[in-house]
Amino acid sequence: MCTAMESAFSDIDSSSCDYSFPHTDDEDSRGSMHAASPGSSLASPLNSPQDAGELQQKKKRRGRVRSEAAVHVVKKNRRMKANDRERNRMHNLNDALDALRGVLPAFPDDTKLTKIETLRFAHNYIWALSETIRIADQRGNKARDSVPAVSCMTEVPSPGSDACSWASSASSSGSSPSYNSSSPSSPEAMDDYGFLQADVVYCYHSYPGVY
DNA sequence: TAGGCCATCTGGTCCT
DNA sequence: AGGACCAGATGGCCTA
Repeated sequence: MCTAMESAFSDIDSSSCDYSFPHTDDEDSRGSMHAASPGSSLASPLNSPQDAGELQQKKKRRGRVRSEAAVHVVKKNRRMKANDRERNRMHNLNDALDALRGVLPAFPDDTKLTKIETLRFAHNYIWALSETIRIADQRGNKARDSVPAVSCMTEVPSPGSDACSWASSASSSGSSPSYNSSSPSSPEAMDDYGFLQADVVYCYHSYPGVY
């Protein structure tokens, strides 16, 4: 049996990678043959009148076995092609996840977010940024109305910038990597969710989110 | 060693 | 018919 990596990176070639099925179609065909002729050989030994017919049936069976073996090969090839497509599909999905990780703010350490963490983090990050914009707009309107401006944020954290650093995990998974280490450049507002900038933290905490 | 994460295989279902 | 998508199963690797 091929290892996962072998089958992942080797050419789909049945000669180099034997896809052994625990229960093959050949076995099925053989089984159905037996079922189709219950007790044909053991219970009733072939004698005279039916011998010719039995012989013909045997020939038919042999021919049928071959054709089903061919069908099995076709199925096997189709399965391998489907596996290949599925592999590529998952690789594309992982590439997209990597791209998403790339635009998310970087963590202090090089810990790679897991898939679920990436999705949750992205979800929360988008929400927090949109909240930041909303609050900034509100305060901007108030400022225009006379009140001295209190900036929502000194700057909106850009993806990957040091303007914001991150703590904790975006998921509730107990085994998730811990991002609690605080960045020297931004010691003040580390929270359980990872947003540093005060307003973003506010936004984040006020988010009635699922996660 | 148990548990988490991941890649892959697989069969089913839906769509074109 | 064939491809895309999905979810379950499985086995490997890593970490606490």
